[in-house]
Amino acid sequence: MHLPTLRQLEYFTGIVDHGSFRAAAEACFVTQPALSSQIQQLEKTLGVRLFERDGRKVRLSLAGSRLLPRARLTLETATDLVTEAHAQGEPLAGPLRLGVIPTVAPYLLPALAPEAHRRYPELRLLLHEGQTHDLVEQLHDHQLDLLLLALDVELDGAEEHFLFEDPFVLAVPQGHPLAKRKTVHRSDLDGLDLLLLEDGHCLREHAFAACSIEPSQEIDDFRATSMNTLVHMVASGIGATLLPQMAVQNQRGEFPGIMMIPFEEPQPARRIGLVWRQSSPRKEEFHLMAELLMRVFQPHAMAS
Amino acid sequence: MHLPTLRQLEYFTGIVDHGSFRAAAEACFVTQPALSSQIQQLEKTLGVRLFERDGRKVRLSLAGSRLLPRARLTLETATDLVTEAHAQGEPLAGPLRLGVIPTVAPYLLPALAPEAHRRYPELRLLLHEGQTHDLVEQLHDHQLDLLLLALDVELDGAEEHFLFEDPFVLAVPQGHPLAKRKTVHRSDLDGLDLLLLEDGHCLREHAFAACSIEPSQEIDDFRATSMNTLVHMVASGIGATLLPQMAVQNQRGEFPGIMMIPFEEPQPARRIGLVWRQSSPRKEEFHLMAELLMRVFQPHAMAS
DNA sequence: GCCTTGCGATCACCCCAAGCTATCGCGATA
DNA sequence: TATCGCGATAGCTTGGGGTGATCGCAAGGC
Repeated sequence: MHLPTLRQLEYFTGIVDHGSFRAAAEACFVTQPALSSQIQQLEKTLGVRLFERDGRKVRLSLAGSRLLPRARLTLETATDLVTEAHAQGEPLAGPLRLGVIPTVAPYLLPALAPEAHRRYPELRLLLHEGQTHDLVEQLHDHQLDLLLLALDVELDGAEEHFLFEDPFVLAVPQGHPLAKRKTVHRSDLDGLDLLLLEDGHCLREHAFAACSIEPSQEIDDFRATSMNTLVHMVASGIGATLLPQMAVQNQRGEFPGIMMIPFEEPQPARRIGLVWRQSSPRKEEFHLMAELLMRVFQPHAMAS
Repeated sequence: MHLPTLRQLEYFTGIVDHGSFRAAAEACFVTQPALSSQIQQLEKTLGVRLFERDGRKVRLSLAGSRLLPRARLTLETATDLVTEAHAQGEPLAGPLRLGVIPTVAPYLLPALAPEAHRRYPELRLLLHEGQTHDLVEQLHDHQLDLLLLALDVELDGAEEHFLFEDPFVLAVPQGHPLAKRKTVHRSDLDGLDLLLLEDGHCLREHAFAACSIEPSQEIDDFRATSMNTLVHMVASGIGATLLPQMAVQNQRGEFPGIMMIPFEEPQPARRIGLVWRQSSPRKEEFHLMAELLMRVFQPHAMAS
């Protein structure tokens, strides 16, 4: 069997993506005749016409549209091979597009970045902050390589790597009935007026689930857009809230007017972890990244 | 990003499969220096050493073994592309490796073959008879392209295409208490001594399931190895059996000493269908084959 | 212990295929 | 009708993948 050239497949997809032979040729850094002849040869080895050229118009033929996905798949598989090979040679070098949820990013990244740079100086961490559903979609679309978020995530063909638990603590304003408690129990939340983040933040749902609370306990019309706002709202005495421990550690006492009260064991917690595409060529690197994250944050998690 | 050549990947896998540069070169119809230099270039573009050459021995390096599956995948994807392209040009031409179970093959193939040849003269049907579990394994291993058998089949990444139902009929020797009946009901089987095929034939399990009978009703020490034997055993008066209708149609009355009795509606039946790999590049052809099979056999199934 | 054998690497040379420039034919548009 | 921009074609150039000959080396036979 006569195989086509990967370059021919690049030209093929290039024409589809750019709409014309000339544009594709320019994008591929070759002249239009070179591209034309390669397409002709590709059509010859495939035995089908890929484009219908009637006059000046170029349209994908039926066969072409059928074959396009496989052409893309072949190219993707080949680039994955190269990516994995480079990762073998020098792991965690070059760009790595990491998606992080907003309720994790400000607390983990400041500590991660310098350590990552120390250990893997060639690594270029391209950070992207977004809510879980956006990150998952972008991971699926190959716009991101790796996600750091709260498990579990629903995505076919994705692999999760659990890192550590991040317990919730109760934040109440001074003078609140619970303000003097050393610890609280989930049952103490019954009937409490709670402030939570706006829809879309997974912290909301995880807090609901982990602490067995009802949506009805939320104070209506007060949904914070960020955890910072949330803290200020608690400080102003509007109500209590649940904060992830990573947001308050190293900062306890720095929120005037707020008491942070841990839960009794077993502490309700969210599970922080990494998620990547199951077919990703950089899995091994991601495990190294997991180790790095554990080294950076596990000690803190211990010292609660 | 610099992509490797598909040819380079072929050389790579060739060395692994044949154990040495020379053997691979021979298998690839090139000289050994050509192959050596291509491997060197491949190692250069990948940035890793694929083989450890200490002296005369060649062993896959760690990186090589990691990359090998992706190299194979890339090649497979490319060949699938070509296969699908050729199928677009002229469907159902060339070799098609079809696996059929023994309780279907003798009854469907004699009618299928001439019609297939008439409609698709370029098609070369390579028939392989085997039991379901063997066929499924060979389908998964790319040794077969398409299976014709009784559904349902358990295989990840497989697609099923239902064709038609094949009702069971009761076969009893003359003089049997049920021999004069026009029809029978499943309940008539209670307490009946039944002969069945030996283990491994899916017909056994499907007969059990469709007719709600118990394994205990089997006559021990009499398990036929083929349906032919089974019929002869029934004729000699040992007991009754369940036969698929396709095995008896056009032949009723040709088994001396045996009465074939259909079941009342709803007739117990097995479901005949096609199965292929979900990723197969020839899905469209398989749908054509399904149409062909329906044209060939549906009339018979009707004329019960 | 020496010679043969067979491996992969290297060298020098060849040649085709993929690239280039220039040009053609042809619809669409003004 | 003149012009523009498209893809196809032609002829030339060149680099990369091919060949055959050879080298160095380790294993194995006599």
